[in-house]
Amino acid sequence: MVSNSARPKRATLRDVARHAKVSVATVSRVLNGAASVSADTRMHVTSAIEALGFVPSAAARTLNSGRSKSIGALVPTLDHSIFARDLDALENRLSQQGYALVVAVTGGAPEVEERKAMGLLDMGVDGLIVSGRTHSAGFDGLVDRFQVPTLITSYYDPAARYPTIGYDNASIAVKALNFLRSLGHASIAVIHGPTEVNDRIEARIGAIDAASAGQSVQFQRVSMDVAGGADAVRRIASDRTRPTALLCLSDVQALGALFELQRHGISVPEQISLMGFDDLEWSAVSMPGITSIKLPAARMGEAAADALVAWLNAERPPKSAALAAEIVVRGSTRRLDPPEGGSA
Amino acid sequence: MVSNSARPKRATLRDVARHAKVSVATVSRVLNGAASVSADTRMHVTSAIEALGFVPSAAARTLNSGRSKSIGALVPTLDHSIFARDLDALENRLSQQGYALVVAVTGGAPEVEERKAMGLLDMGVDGLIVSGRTHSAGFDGLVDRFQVPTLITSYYDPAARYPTIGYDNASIAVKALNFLRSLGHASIAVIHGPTEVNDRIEARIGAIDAASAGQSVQFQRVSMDVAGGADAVRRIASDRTRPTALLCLSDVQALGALFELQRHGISVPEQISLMGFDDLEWSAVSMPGITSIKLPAARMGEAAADALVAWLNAERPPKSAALAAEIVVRGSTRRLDPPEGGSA
DNA sequence: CCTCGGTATGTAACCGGTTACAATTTGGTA
DNA sequence: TACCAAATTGTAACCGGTTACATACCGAGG
Repeated sequence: MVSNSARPKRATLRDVARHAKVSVATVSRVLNGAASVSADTRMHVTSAIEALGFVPSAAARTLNSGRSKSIGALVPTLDHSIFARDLDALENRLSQQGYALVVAVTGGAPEVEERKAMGLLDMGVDGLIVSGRTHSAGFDGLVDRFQVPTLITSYYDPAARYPTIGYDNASIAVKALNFLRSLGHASIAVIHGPTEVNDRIEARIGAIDAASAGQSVQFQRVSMDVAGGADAVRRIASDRTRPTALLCLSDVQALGALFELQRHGISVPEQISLMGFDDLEWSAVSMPGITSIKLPAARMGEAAADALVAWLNAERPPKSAALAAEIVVRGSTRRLDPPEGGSA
Repeated sequence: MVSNSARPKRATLRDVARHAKVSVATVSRVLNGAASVSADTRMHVTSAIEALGFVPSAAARTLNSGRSKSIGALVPTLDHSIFARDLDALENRLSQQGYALVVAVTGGAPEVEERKAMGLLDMGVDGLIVSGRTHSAGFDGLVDRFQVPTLITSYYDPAARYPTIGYDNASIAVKALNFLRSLGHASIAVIHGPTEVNDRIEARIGAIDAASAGQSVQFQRVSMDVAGGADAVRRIASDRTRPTALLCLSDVQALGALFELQRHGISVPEQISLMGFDDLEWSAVSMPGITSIKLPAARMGEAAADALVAWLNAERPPKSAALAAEIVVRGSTRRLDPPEGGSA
């Protein structure tokens, strides 16, 4: 148990100066490893610092420099591997560059995002990273007022209000659709989460819808979790004309779908093909493995960190950048047998 | 695209004072809603603030108050639902109380933890939350030097160096073991992740080992992910005398184990019972559902936030608190048939 | 008419660093 | 020995707020 009552106030730079019998400027020089301090005084100062257990105040440094060396991230949730991987990499890269990461969870609600953005800006972050392109007017107003460099991730769109570092959700979704088509699937169910709070999903759906003109593509909107995937299958399983392939816009839903298909005795991929999105870790291990779109979340986190830090240093915004996503083919999808001769 | 070059420096409190033709003190009074400001001047000041787009500097406030209104969390990883749930709740509760959450990921490595702790303290967090009881001497030294309130989570141990808010890992593990025993299982394999970097797992294993004296309990150490669970099953499946139950110390591993058992054609729970830990979301949906220990991660995050904030306000450390964990019984475990008559 | 109590507002010190500029010391040279 | 540049070190202003204390103004009571 740490000692507590009457916490002794920390030593200040002036205390150190007094103790070492030098001026505050000299102490500051030693602290910053600046030039022209004789080895002798440097030693005195160093031992005084040691003796007093001196620790420089971050607030004072920040007040002078005008930079807090911290950046804020607004994410819809932490409890989704794709964001976790992103943030993990982001934090690592930022910490390498001397920045701390302040995290705020929005749950996808615009008003929460605005409130938490206010909190982040109020505490003085040097930059902001948000997920998705769409934000409330209030949010934009805040960014304007605080004049803080702001970056969008998980979404690539060079025309967006802020620089974007992310995926081209639309073309990736079409890529997935075309992959299933190339296997001969013509009746496809797209399983996805809510779109209001998630413009990435919205973009994917929109693109698929546009690309599937005239073909049999149905959309199943469920919750963005394992249970949601199961729900979707429950709805579809009872249909008289079942789709031959399921495209889940998240591997989380794909996992739920896989289990529910098992529960219904529908075998994957023999009776139905299943494809996911994100390439989460279980997709490689599941039985069968789930064909998925591999999104480079970690690379994205790093790229975002680098871009934002560069912006802070260069005083000019980085260019938007798209990250490549690729299809990982596993056992959950198979080529549809051509209609043989035809019972019809 | 936001305007960028030559970012105009933000207005200061003195600018506002000048613009409103009052003193800085008056402006400050208006800002803090303090007493005794005539409605007239208040209005002048307010509109001056509006006109200049004035935003108070967090650094200056912090410098005066000595509190940054931010707390730091050191976690092994973000990419594990149990921490994500914890942090999610933690962030929410903290933000309610006006605190920002600074996250640092350690990967479980003590030297990284120390380095990142230094970073957090250096940036001026008012408090620290760490996972697990065990920390390097360097870490303890830092906490001493900075005199910053520090809380341990995920581990309940009233005798620890810092207050703890978490689970009694040892007794929970024994509870799980006893549950399997009560179903008649005498030969059990415990599947767990690395112990060096994770004292929660270590505590669970130790307790199980002690409680299983003389009985057939084997330990399978694998990686702490889905693939790890699959690995463990791969090792065990080929044994001539297979255990009748698998106890995975994480649901992540349980998921991998479930898939690998399917792959080997071993049915759960008929041929082997499977039990997990954490009660992650898929455990309720999987086929069969996975019996698990439900750890109240979100409640823990909230409790930790409340305890730390109370500490900061009261200047005295909170008492350690244990959170209850309960067994959620699902289809993956079954009562072992009594040895009938006996072929032996 | 003068003092007393309360309200409204201003002045300046202070939080803990950084840094421009001044002052002092040192060493080498004319 | 006098003089100048380089190397050290000190002084004080400044970053942008907060706040103790002083001042100014007001109507009420004596």
